[in-house]
Amino acid sequence: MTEAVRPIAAILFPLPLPEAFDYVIPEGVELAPGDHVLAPLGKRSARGVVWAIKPGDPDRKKLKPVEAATGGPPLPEGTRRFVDWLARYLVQPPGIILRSVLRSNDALKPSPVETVYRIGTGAPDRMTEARQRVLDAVQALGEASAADIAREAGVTASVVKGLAKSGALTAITRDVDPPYDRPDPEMEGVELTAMQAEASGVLRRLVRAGGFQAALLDGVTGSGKTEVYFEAVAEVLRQDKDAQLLIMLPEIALTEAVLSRFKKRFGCEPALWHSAAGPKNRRRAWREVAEGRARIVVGARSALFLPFRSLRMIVVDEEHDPTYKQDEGLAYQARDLALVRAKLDGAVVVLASATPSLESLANAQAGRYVHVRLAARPGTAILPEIETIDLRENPAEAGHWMSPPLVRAVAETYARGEQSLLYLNRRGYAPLVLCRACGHRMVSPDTQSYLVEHKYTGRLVCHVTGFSMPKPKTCPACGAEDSLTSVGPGVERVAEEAKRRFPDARVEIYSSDSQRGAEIVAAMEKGEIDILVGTQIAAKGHNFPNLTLVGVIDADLGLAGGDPRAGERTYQTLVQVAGRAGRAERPGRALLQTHQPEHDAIQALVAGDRDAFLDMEFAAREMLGLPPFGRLAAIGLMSQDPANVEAAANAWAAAAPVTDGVEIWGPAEPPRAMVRGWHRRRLLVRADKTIDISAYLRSWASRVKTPSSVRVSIDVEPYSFI
DNA sequence: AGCACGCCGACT
DNA sequence: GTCGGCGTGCTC
Repeated sequence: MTEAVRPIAAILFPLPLPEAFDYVIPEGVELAPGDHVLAPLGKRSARGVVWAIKPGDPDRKKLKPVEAATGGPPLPEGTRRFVDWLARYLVQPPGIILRSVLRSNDALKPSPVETVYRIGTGAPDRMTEARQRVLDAVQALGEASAADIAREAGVTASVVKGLAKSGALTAITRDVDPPYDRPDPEMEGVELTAMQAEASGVLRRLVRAGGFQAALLDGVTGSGKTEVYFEAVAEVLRQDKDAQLLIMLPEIALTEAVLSRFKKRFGCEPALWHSAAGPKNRRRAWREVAEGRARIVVGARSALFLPFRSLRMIVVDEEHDPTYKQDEGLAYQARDLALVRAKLDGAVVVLASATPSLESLANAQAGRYVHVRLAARPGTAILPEIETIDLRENPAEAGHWMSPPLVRAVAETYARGEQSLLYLNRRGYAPLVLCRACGHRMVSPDTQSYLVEHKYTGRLVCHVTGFSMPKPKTCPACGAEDSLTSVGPGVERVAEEAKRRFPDARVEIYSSDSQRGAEIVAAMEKGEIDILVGTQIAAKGHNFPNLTLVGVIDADLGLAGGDPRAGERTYQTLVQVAGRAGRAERPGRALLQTHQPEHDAIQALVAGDRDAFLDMEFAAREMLGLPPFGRLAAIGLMSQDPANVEAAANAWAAAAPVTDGVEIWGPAEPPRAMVRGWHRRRLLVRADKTIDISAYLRSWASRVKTPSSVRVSIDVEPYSFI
């Protein structure tokens, strides 16, 4: 009699291994994909997830057997496909993605139980004062643990136990992780205006159509976006009694305010998922989601990795928010991944924002998303009051960058005790250094791009390749001494001017070179800075309530190249200032210094004409082949040893596959080239839309051998790329 | 990620 | 002589 060949399980471990490993399934063990197991790995035993079941193979006798099934809710198929898809897209080992999914360590163990007491049917054999206080306490508390009751009554727990024994109290054992209440779609909502009703009607029709659908809910602050998507949520709940929904919010927006609105509309609390939630809450949420009992999750970007069983809708609120982009560790853009997840699970996606990202607007315009617009409430401004300062009529003095009208505006703002932001998308001190004697321009040896002077470090730096050199005493072309002059402003130089003009004001620089970004943001929020001179990073989703003036030093920059996202950021900065102006008593004001106030993009900004402005932005990006018309990826390298990063960066550059439609930029010194002893280099990849940039990166990575002293990080679709 | 192996430096 | 530093490689 031949011995039956046991089937094989491919096990994926939450470790940086290249693939799932095969094990034989021992006699008497039944396994299915998604099950959690313990399996031997080298000398130890590791937790893993069954990824596939394969027929037994008599030739593979040496396979180790699976140790045990560990139980717990299995990982649903959609979640597993999401892991596989992401691993390919993000160019990571699948186990690294799995690790993000298995975030709640003890979610797989059965829920711990606790014993609680409530008033029982029996009567105590004897009544004492202590016993009476306990009964009163239980009366007040409802169900509570012995410890809580004892504390409330001012007695010890033994009194409680004694009452339970006599039947005056009943002990109940319950899970510490109870299921969430079922949301009720029929609770009374807020009365919708005609426009809101129409918008929610569009979304409800999408829900009824079923399957993957995407919509951009584009409505200004105060237009009632939340109420509108709540109705779509309600429709999903009505349609499918098992449906699960995810409402994503930027971490900082996960507040009591949102929850109370939710509670009002659906009569219960949602499952909450965010970084501040303790291990107990995480365990509860993870398990309830995996079991399919949690119907609605309200969470931050990492909620995307929860093991939903039947996900039917994802709402990405404030979809433009830059914090959806995670760049530490596993780098991903949660808004984009929401689309992927929804597609894999056949769910509806609703992206909501008052200031949608260019990417989403492009998708809406291309017809990939249904564009649902909610017009402004009368009197609501998207943009602050914007005026231009014509630099031809009001030039700044020689060697200065603030025109007289801007200086006056800053002075007035400062005098009122309010904050100003001088916005200039140029790091360093001066973007160009040239020789007064012969006109020679200092350029980078590789790219011939201008070297940027950094006065703080005393060096000339190429922002493209990372090349840097000390500023020379003599002109390398004609040999003239002390003839090299700094031309044009960077943030360092504008800050220098601001300090000179306002010696008593507190002036700070905020650019990606800033080592203490968080401190600067905190100081700005607390009003400890009067004038902030910043690059685009200053516009990155911060809320500065006392900021009432934005001076754009060079509004023409965004028009004439440089950072291709400059225009978008100028726009977002302005919108942000205005976002507060509507609410606070202090109206926001923006002044654009420009040489061409008649330019269409400037005119569009001044007129608050978003669509006209965006059309121009799209045209510029299309020309450069940048997102959303092309793809980008960044390869980051870092090491404690500067020579090692340098060598590794060169090895990567040399190994880059040459392909039509793909360009490699760098290696360059990224902003903050040295962080806490780690030296960093960066390579950028720009590819045409038709190129599978992940596949390109995979083949590239397979050609390079990076020493273990150098860490490599790959960021597909990085947010910042200058 | 662990865990072992291996090859050089200062200690009982 | 060996204890231990961490660089390199492997785990079905």
